[in-house]
Amino acid sequence: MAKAKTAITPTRAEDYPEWYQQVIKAADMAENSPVRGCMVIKPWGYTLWENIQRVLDQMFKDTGHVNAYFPLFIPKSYLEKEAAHVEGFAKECAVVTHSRLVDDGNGGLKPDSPLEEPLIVRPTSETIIGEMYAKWVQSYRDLPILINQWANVVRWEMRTRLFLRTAEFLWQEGHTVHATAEEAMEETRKMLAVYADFAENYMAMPVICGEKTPGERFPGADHTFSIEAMMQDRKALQAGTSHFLGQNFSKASGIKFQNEQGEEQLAWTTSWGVSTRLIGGLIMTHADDDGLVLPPRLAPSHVVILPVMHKPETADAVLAYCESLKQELQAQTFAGRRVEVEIDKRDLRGGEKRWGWVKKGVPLIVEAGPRDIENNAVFVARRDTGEKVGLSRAEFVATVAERLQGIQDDMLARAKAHRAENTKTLDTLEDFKAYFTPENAERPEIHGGFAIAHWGGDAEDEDRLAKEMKVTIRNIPLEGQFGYDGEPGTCIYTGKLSAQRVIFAKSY
RNA sequence: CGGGCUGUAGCGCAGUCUGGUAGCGCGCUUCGUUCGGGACGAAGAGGCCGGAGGUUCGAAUCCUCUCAGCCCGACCA
Repeated sequence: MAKAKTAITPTRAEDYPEWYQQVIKAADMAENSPVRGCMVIKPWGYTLWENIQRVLDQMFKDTGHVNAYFPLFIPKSYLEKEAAHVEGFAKECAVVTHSRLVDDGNGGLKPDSPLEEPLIVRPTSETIIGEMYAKWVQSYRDLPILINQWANVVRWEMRTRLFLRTAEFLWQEGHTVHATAEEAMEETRKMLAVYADFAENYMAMPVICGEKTPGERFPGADHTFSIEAMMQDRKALQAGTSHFLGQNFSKASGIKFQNEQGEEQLAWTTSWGVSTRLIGGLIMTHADDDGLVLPPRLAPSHVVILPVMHKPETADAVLAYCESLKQELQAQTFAGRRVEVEIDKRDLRGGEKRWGWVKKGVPLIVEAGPRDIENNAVFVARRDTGEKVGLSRAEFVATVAERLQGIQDDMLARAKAHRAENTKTLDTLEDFKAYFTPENAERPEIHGGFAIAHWGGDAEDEDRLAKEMKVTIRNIPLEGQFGYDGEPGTCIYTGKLSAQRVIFAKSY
């Protein structure tokens, strides 16, 4: 068979959505399950999620949070308590109505024993957690409550895509209670900053911190903030959200406390979350036409060693060389953890094996064979750039951590450059339309990007814009963020007065 | 829930219009030759043609009904 030009078919330029699916398949990260809209996360994908969890969990703990666990099921009446919340989630809830199955007389089973009150499989846990918090909070001395939970949630989405939108997904949801609005807002922003820190410094995915417009708010929130990233097809991905819930859920669940003056007050709550969608973002930020490219700080393995042992007489010596190299490498630390090394001893042809690891995105691929033993050397290839270099073994071991950090830094730099290249400041509707209109309407090519422009419209204007051009406001950047411009101007769409520029893009 | 399409080997597909013994590529197994960037040859294994009814001497193929999936809309972390 002739060697394919790229490991992944089609390429990003040819068919981006199909490329995305193929990268996941080639890296063996996940696959669709027999259950509609639900994925099976395979070990390579799940280890990545574990690494994401481990780092974020530490960040949450470092900011004073603790973990707990609340039920999968929510009584229907709880969900009904907050009007906006119901409105937002009712259409995508899985409902449990029966508690038992009985023989249907045709060799099958049918539901029996209806529940007195249906249970909802949690789409998010504000209501059930709020109910518990109402019991736990009586005095200002009980505050703040700073709890996170790692869980699965279910949202019955119409259309699903691996990692980006699945009916069941894994996430963390932080739920906090505070005595004052100021403190709750500080928490909301603090956790947004934690997400941004994680996205940039671990995922090597630059993000814009900003506030969502009223139309895009979390159902039941007073303010919703997000981190928004640009994928390689220049579409935006909302990668995490942090909500200031005001007193809405406190009212609904009765979270009240007595302050120092003995007055009864409603508490202020927040919630914030990121999900397995981050993995989708990571893929679409870094993967190339040869498959996944993992940022070293989150990679399940940092280095894979491929022993070159075609001749039986040298096989033992090669394996011993690889084993001792692995030991030396694993004695090194990178980003607070051991350098993870795998030796691939499978009886496969060299090229086949190598491409397998290229597609899995391992940062460094090392070949070691008889010639290397003679020279006490290694042959090292970088996944992100494809750059190959022969090194002495000692030099490689001594520099492995800095090489990994170099890859991490370069990946972030490239992602930032990509975002900068595909972001435009626009001032006329004409330019705006041209920017977001593909040349080929039938099969849109990769086009557009982020537009930084003035906005003074309302929710209805946003809806119209979305329908006309499939473009939405991603967020209103916070001060100091990429794209922030606090100068007032004229709305590009309505001509009304605008307080500042916002980020527009097509999105996932 | 509307509109379009597809269900045939583990995966990707042909065969369906015009009914007549179930095919191809990849993958898998075994053997041989190869081997520092996706090898080649030979021999094999593997199917309730999504399901149920019908028409027919005979159905993957025609008809009816069903189930599942994909794409496009409405909805979304």
